[in-house]
Amino acid sequence: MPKAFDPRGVEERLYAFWDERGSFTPDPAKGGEPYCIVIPPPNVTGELHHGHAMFLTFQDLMIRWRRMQGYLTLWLPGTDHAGIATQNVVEEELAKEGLTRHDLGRQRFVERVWQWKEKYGGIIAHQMRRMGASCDWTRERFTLDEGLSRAVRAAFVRLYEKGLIYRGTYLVNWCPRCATAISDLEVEHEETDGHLWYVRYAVEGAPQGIDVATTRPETILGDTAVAVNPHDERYEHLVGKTAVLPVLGRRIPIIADAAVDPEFGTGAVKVTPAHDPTDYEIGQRHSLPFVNVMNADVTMSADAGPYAGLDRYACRERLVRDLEARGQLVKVEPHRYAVGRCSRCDTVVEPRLSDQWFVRIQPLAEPAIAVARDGRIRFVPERFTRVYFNWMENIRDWCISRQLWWGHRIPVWYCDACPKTVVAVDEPRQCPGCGGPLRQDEDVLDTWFSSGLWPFSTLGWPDDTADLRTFYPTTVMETGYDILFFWVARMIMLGVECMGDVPFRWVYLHGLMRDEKGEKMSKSKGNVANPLDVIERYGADALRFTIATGSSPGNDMKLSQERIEGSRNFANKLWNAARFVWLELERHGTPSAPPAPMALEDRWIASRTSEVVATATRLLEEFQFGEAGRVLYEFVWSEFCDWYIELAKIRLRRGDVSPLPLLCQTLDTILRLLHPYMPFVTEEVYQHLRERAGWAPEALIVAPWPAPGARDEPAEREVAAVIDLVRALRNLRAEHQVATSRWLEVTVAAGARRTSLAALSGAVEALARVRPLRVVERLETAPANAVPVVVSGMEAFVPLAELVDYAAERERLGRELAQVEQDAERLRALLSRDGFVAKAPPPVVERERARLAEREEQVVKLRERVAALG
RNA sequence: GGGCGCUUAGCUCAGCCGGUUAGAGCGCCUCGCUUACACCGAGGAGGCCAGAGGUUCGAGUCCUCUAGCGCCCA
Repeated sequence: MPKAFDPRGVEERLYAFWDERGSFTPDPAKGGEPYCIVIPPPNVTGELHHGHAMFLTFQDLMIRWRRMQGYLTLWLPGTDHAGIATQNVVEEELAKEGLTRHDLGRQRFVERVWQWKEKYGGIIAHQMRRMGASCDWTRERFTLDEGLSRAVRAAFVRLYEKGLIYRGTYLVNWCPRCATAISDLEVEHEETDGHLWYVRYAVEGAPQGIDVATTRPETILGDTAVAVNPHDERYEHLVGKTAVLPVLGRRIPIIADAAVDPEFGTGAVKVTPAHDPTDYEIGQRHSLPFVNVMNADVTMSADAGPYAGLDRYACRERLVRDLEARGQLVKVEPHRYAVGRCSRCDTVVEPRLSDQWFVRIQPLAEPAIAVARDGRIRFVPERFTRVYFNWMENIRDWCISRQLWWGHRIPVWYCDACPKTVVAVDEPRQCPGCGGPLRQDEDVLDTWFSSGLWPFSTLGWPDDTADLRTFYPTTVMETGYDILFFWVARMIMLGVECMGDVPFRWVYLHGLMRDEKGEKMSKSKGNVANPLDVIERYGADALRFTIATGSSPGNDMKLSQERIEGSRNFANKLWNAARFVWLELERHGTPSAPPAPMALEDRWIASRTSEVVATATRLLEEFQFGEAGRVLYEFVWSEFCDWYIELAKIRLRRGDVSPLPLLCQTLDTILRLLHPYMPFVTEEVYQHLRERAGWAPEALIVAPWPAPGARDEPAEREVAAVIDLVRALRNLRAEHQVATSRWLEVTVAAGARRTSLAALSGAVEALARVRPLRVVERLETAPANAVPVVVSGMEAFVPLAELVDYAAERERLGRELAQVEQDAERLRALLSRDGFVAKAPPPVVERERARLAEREEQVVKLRERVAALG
């Protein structure tokens, strides 16, 4: 084994090793309870970034851990066609060639997007492999695969036939740049500085007219009423009269509607049912005409009269000028208001009346709320349950049609010869009514419609497949909280509807990945890093460990280089601990079983290992990946490396091979525990040692997860005391600047610890550079000219006569004494406080009593020492 | 307007059901190239847990309010 772990080359070799031996594919013959995660399919828009690295880390962690636990484990990979987003990136690419999608036509454009998909789908799969993702590539899916497309059509037909999908002319969010409708969720609201224009409308029979305020004057052209609040006395006399639209001269009624806020502007508003959601509802309530004054490209339509053909903002300017010229512009005020922008391209969205397909959401939302309420689906962290309810309870119908070319074509055909509409899974040849030719709906479905079916469409639905029967409901949905509504909620609704059961039992939501400055990573900010760069420099294990231990559930994380370096160092530490064992095995051969009785330090590490196995397993079960990882880090570095290996060396150096069994056994357990976090370095180490150490499983990836053994509390206590003694002696040495090269003679009055200290006297000698160490039960008189050290029920005397400043020593012990006395005092107060002994749980009281006894003993000893000094 | 989160060491963050003297990494200070590791070892300094009330035998942890920052929904 080389002196340092170099992940380059190693990782790809190991990934191929696992892949080739079929470790990623569940084998039903082996049995085991199913455990399934379907991947949140990355968009094929481009390469993966660190946000993807985050979910790959957590999912692979769960999968590897459960696989080792013996579950029938499936992690199903795949990618998402990401309609608008992918269409946009390909259009941008075409633009570089001076082309638009219309130049190519639908068919050739779609072919072009498929090429893009092939390219990026491949890059993504490669990136996932480099991350170590142990997903089952034999089951890889893409949302536009034939099977998944059929699932989309089947779901559509099913919902349509149940009356849960309908088509109609409604006001939708329209992105003029993407030239498509988008759902409410795809609109981002942003506070913007704008203006409030006050415009005077003439009123027949009321010479003063009526003033209305608007943030979008161009929509005046589509007004079909003026409305006031029914309780607004200022305007009571005008209700029922007729106003005259400026410029166009259209006669429109003045109506009263409760939706009008009397506080806003003048209290009178213009009503444009075809261009504003609130006005739309007012329009319906009052049966107003809907006048659409804009085209799809947000130029003004023929209904805009003299403004026809102008862009919406050009029209706004021109109209305002014209109003001013006619004296109908009363005033303009600065005004902050929320403007909706397309989440994909940032263009200001226009509410637009158009023919679209919708999902009637209420009947789907109710059961989806129920499954979260009765605990059939549980969220981690739990607080997201409320967020989920809050959204689900206020949900509105979902616009699912998109005027795009890239996506699932809506499975609806219209007859040219008769009014017949055919909704079918398989393409009909001719009109079943009249036999005439059919024409398929031009639109495609919202990407999230197909994503919503992902947990079962990937398993074979609508067919009744073995996978579907085995793995549905899946076990955990692991994804970012930012797509709770977009995706998680829709999977739940569609899963419950189509499958009659929840799509997953747990929803684990991780936070968002931010850059070192804490900013959200986004392409437009240019702060998206490619995980491969980090992997090249530090290894995939370092990236994974950093992500896993640097975050906590549901909270955002910053990825810092220092932390990645730290993780890289940890991988190297593990490597070198293993290298030590490897060298010793080379020297001494494969160990047999540990000798009985076991050495104290062996009992200690075995017990510590048991505790760590139990704790780490429990934390993983609670989705506390970060905590579990930190526990393992601490154990490996501070207990196994710093102490156990150092203790083992002492016996090994005098030719005693008895530590080898525990060295191997503990390392084996560590490798298994750490494998879900750092699959590469652990497997590489495992393979190096497997033969020499006599380990049975041929690969760590399939080695069983460790079960905790028994605790040995006396061993833990005794060794902890010896460690404290060594630390105290080292500390003394450092304080007195005694060179490491100088050996100290030390006498310890160890009391009850005499036996265990004697058993480890060689260790104390080596680790604290003591020669010789005399261990006695107690001393009648303290040795002269020696510095006393009081620790863990023991008194050590270090002859440092020529170095010692007795006054300083007295002061040091005095400070220590004061500290311990204060502590004892605190404990006495605690124990005598009303209610503590009565109300605190007995083990807690017991612990505090023991602690006090220990402090009191120490006080006695320290007093003696202070007295002895002078 | 409604809801949520955050505020803990110089920096970045952990701290699960309330239970010692609040932890880690990085950084800082002192030593040390000892045959696993300088991607290292030994020792050390460093905190009014945002503020104010409350519940409790006991609060960084639970409740209320306040302030600052951030996010989601309308």
